[in-house]
Amino acid sequence: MNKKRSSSTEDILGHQFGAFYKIPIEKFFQFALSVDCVILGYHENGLKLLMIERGTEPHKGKKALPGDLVYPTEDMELAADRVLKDLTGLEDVYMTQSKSYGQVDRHPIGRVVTVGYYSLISVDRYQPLASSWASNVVWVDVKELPQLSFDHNQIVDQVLTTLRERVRLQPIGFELLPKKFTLGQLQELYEAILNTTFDKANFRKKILGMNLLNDTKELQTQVSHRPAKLFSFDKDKYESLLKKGFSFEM
Amino acid sequence: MNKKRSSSTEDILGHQFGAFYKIPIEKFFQFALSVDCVILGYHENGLKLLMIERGTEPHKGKKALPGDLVYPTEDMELAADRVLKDLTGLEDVYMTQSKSYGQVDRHPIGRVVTVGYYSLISVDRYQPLASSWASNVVWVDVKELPQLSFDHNQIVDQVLTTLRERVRLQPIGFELLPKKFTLGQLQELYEAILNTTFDKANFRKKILGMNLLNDTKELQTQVSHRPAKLFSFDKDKYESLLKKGFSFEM
DNA sequence: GAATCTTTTAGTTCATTTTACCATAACAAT
DNA sequence: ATTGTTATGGTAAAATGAACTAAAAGATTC
Repeated sequence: MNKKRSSSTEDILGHQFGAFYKIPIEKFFQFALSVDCVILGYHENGLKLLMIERGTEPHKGKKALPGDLVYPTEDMELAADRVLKDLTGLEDVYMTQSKSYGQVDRHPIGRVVTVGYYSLISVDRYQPLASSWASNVVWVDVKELPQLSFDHNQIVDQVLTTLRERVRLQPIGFELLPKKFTLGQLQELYEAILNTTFDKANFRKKILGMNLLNDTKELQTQVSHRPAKLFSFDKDKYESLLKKGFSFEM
Repeated sequence: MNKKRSSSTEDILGHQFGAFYKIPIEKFFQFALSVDCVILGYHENGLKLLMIERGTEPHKGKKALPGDLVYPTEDMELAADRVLKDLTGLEDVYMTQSKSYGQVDRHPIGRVVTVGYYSLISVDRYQPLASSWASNVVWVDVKELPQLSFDHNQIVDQVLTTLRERVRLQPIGFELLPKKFTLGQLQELYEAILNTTFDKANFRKKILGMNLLNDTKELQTQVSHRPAKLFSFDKDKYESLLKKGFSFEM
């Protein structure tokens, strides 16, 4: 990171147009980078968002996305993983980069550009960590989002828009459910995300017709009515269908 | 930009978890930010990409995306607009942010994080600028992409994947055509982007059935056969259909 | 001006998918 | 055994999509 820098931007960066820089190249290395994580989970029939309550200014008292500065020698995906793990203890979960936000005045401390990430977690895997900041962590329903710190509302809105598009074309909904789930749960999940309703019988036919699910031969328990079968998503089946030209669509 | 910085990251940034920083906050402000633009145009039956040929090391001789460093007091969207305008003279064109790329070692000069943008331009509006670097500018067919500088292949691949998804769900294909176009041209465009073919009669029925196009009452000229009608995309119609629950799908 | 060529445009049929229901089976609880 | 609730299987109508045929329109050529 501390390589010697030439003062000729053109020679080194090779950006061959734009104004010739009238300020030394060092002046360009004044940005900080952060990551902000939109951590989504599904429970109690709703899509929920993991947020922290800020105990310090600015924006004290408001809710904010969990995030952190990226270290100068750290890859940003790693920083996002770190934030997620510190908060939830979880690793190896679905995580995707969303957009980046860099308004000049978005942060009082200086030029901080933040990269949004979103991850989908299964709440049955999530155990709130008993660390110092765990008390400030809350699940918020995406339908009841309050005003958030900084530009975090914008980040969340973008993620939700992307998610709604993506969940229709990629089999990622399963990431939000336990390994074994009923078709009813899956349907409710899609209905919550897409804010719509499906015909139960047709939903079942459609999803089973894709041949992506394994019948675990187990049944739902502790329900006061006929228990539903438990299914699991078969990633291998999906991969092999993909090669044959299959495309998921909900 | 030169506000006084506290050495307590927690107090100022309010990132309430992660390691307590063992290095001073100044050390985090070592990043530079750049934008790289994937400028897409459609001509000669193919989707083309505007690239520059690097005249300097590193990656001398290779093709690269047009891009530039973002000034410390410049919004990144503005930087992307600036790059586009300097290269093509065009303003007010379709431009969308793609992903960001920040591998620690992606640039020899230091920690440069780049934000990808893609824009769709109508080549009939494009006039190559007669400036010093214009000689290095070339259109490259997306089907014949060579090895590019830095991580630019990755950026382009990402943009093309996104575009193919997006062009099916949003009426953005029109951005790549002249204001007035024939249905044949529109079909060829979709076929080029999605790498498929459509039945001509059915394509026509589908797109006209959406009621998004205006018949300009003009005809194609300078063709040696029956000229096709010229249509234009009616954005107002689209907006009002959207409100009624219409959703574009190709 | 007639014949020819190419492409646009309209229309028809058939297969497939989607949608909306209905009926029954299965299990838990009482 | 009865009741309640949900899962599950099936069917008919409606809408959509794919494949194809044929005619019409204008430019070009002779």
